Amino acid sequence: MNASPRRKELTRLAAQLFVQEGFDRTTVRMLAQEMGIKSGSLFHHFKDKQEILAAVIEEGTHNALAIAKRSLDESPPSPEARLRAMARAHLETLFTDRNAHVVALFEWRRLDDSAKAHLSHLRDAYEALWVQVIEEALAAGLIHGDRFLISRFVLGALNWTVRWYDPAGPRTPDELADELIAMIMPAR
Amino acid sequence: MNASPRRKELTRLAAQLFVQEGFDRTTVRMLAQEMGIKSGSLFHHFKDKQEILAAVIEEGTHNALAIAKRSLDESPPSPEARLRAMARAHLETLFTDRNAHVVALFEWRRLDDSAKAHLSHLRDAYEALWVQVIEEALAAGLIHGDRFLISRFVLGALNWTVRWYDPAGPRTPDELADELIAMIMPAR
DNA sequence: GTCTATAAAGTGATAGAC
DNA sequence: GTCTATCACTTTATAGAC
Repeated sequence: MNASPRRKELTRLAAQLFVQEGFDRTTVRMLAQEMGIKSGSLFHHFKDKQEILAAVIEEGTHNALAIAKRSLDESPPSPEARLRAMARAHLETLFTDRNAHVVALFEWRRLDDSAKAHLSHLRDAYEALWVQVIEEALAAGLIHGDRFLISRFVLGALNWTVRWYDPAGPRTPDELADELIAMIMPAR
Repeated sequence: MNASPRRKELTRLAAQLFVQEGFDRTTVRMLAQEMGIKSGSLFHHFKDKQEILAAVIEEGTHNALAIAKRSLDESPPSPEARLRAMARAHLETLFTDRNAHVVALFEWRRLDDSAKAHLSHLRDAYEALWVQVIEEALAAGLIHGDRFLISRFVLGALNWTVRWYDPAGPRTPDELADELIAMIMPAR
């Protein structure tokens, strides 16, 4: 899509507000003020409010996918290390990267049908990465169970961290990720 | 608080709409229509929209707490059985009971400060039940790690099921709960 | 690319009759 | 306890000047 640097910056600011207030409570006036322009000017960059949400979610999911792939590339090849890399990457996009991934996860239902159709393949690609890494861990006997169930439980546990975890606290995101992975692996 | 049978019924219907549409997108007119009255009449039962949300969340958390306590009472005393009972009870309030618990979990931030203050003790009591049961499992050597971290990961995994799990599908909520507990327990 | 001004519709809530 | 009618305000979005 259109990716002018201006539009990218606006998308970044929108993501921040959507996380703080939620999509529904964020008005175009709030968005415009945060961007230092008047609300009318906003519609020169985006067709409507929906398109702003779609842009944020597209960036958020794209980031998550890119960071996960990079982490896997840089990870040692062992199934355990790759599992850990995925969990760390997930928390990285949630807390240390930008707010866009949080919006993608928590405001997905607010997308209209056509935007969902357009973005679902991105989301599916990300989840497929998880299923694949979990499959490797299953094959290696590291964990046991259904691959879809495990990936959904793990993603749920990770996603819910945005409700309680403070990245400025004593535990780093990486440590948090490691503790989750330790929890699902039978004692060694 | 006030708990006339009429008000209880209205609260139940409100919970359903809040789950379907989200609190922000549910208008007082939608609520009234669902209840078979006009929007003006709604304010005879509730002071304002906030009070409806507070009523729903109070009922949802109260239900979750009551069902969890009952399940623990009826459970065999072993730490593993009690852990399983808590997970089953959680999914029961999420899927087979009412929608109120889902609202309590996903719309908590929409409460105003005084309502949060009034209801947080209920929520804390519920979470304390979880921490206690997890402590018992830790003491018995069933699981390993930090009790708060484990309870939050487990609750996150359970809460996120509302995003993907279909209770009308092939797996019952009880089976789902059992698979999660199996996932966090080292192989026996 | 941003402004001002405003349209068009929807929002939560109130007053007073029945 | 419900109705009708309506207020006061906010919302997204548009039009046209600069």
